[in-house]
Amino acid sequence: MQIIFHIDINAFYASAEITRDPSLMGKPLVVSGKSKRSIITTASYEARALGIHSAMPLFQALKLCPDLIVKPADFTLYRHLSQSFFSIVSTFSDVLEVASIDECYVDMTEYIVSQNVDPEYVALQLQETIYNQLKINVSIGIAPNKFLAKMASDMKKPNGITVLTKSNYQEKLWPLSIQDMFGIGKKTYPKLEQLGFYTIKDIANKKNYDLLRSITGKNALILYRKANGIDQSKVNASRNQLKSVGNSTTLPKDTSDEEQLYDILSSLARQVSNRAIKRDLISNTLSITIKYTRFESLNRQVTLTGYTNEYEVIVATAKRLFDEHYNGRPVRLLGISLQQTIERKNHHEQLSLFTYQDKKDDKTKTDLLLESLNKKQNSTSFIKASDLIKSDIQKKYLEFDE
DNA sequence: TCTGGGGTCCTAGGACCC
DNA sequence: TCTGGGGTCCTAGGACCC
Repeated sequence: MQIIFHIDINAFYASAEITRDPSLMGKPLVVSGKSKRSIITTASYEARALGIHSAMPLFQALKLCPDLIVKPADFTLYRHLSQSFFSIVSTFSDVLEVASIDECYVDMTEYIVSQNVDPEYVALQLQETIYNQLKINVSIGIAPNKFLAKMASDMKKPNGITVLTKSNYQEKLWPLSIQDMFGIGKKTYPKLEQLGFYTIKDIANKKNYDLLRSITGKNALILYRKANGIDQSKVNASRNQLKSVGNSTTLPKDTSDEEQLYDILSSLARQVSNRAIKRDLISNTLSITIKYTRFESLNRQVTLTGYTNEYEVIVATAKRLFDEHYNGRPVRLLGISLQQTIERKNHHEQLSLFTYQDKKDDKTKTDLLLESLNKKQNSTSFIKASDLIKSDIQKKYLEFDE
């Protein structure tokens, strides 16, 4: 038996703006870019009351509310608040899994059992502590597993506390639309609806299992179990390490001007490199995204011969990938991402994995050691810009960039 | 005036190795 | 002639979430 909390900051970016400028409180407010192509990232509850919601294009929101206050996103502020939020929560339990910038799962079993306290009382304490220190409201779901806790925290917003248990989940969870089930998105929902799935109870019904499987494949078992209140996954603090670092941008206007596209790749490479260096992350896999006018999107990735986070390597590789795959049509969006990032301080531990790989050959230990050392040299060394000046093509890219 | 930007996880096929 | 079986790595794409 475990007691899991899912804690979610309500309307996070909007709330963060209000902590900085309390005069915004009670007003229709959104966080959004300001270009023609911008969409709403977060809407305050006052804006939501007017029908404005996240992912809505800004121009539509302005039609609904011409006086709407529009704030640009300030991720420095949000990350800072987010960190403070997580550290307050971790004073209650350090079994904490960050789910996104504004939510986390915490295993509270030990705290609640050892203190012999009521979970709802603890949740109230948490809400008060967070509000007193940060002036933000959170919703908390309390349940025997992660899935139910996540669903519970969604049930009362803002500033709610909801308990889901073995004895009440059928009454509280099953009537909800399948749209509201965590794990069912906008592709799966219409397909299931067409087959007669309307509520979570329909997912939980064993008689529907084959039908469910025909749409969701291997995922069916997981969905079926969750709908029946079963989720064995653990709160996993080791998931908190970032696995990719990427930046992308939608151009103000679609273009096929390669010089302009190259400039954008350079600035994206700079952002990615800066962020990776700041977090001391390195990677040996780089991918680019090209989105064309009609939202056709293309991803291409390449594995490098070693790990890096240097700007020169990133920009040269991204431009090479771009040249290999760009079809000349107008581009809407470009992105660059480092995949499978690892912490640089762990780099040498990674290397040790390469020792003594092949044992079947009748090679001496010395041979094996030498071989593994060579592999280290070749495949997992840190790539510096100077390593790159090898081919004329690569040289061209570097010069182009200056 | 259509539709952002940051991520995670899963699947599946082909190459390659033993 | 009639083609293993297992494992890993790499790449592309899709679904989902905030």
